[in-house]
Amino acid sequence: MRGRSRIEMNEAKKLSDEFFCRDVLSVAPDLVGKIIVISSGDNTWKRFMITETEAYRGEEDEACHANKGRTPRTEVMYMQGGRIYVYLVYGIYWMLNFVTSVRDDPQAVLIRSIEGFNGPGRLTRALGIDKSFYGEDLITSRRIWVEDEGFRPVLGKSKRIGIDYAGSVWRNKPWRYFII
DNA sequence: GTTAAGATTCCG
DNA sequence: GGAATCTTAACG
Repeated sequence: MRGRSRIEMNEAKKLSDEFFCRDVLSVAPDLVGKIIVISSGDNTWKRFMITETEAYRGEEDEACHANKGRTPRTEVMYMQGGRIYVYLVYGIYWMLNFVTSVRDDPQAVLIRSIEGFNGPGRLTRALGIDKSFYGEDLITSRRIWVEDEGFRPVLGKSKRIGIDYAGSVWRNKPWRYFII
């Protein structure tokens, strides 16, 4: 490649706002196989491959928190894609989500598993994700972002988990994606 | 002010 | 199968 060093060619590519500003049904499967890079202090960062995601898509989606409209908690979902949405569930576990799509189209991807840690509650505990990450910008943050190392895993999909409160139409959407 | 329920996990 | 544990949102 003229004008590019071998090292540069092999560098992992940080995901841009263009990646996140697409529809969640494109972003959620595309995030599987990508790498979360997160600061562990002292100028060191740890890397974890995303192995499972779920899509939550707009106010009409009965499983999506934005189904109840704009509230203080869901405010960040109405921003342009690329922000982090975190919330506490059952008073115990933080859930990590990446906001997608354009402004005023509330969508988010739940990160359900990363390599080495199965389950959305366990992975946030491992990464130290808490309320302080609410609204964090994945494009400009220096403590967390996502990179593409070129992995293109074969994906499986299924219904979303833990949303039995939603009507059957939404409960049965095959919007959970995972590495086979 | 009060209350019900939750995008989960762990224990028995 | 059921508890843990506390924020959010709905209701009064």
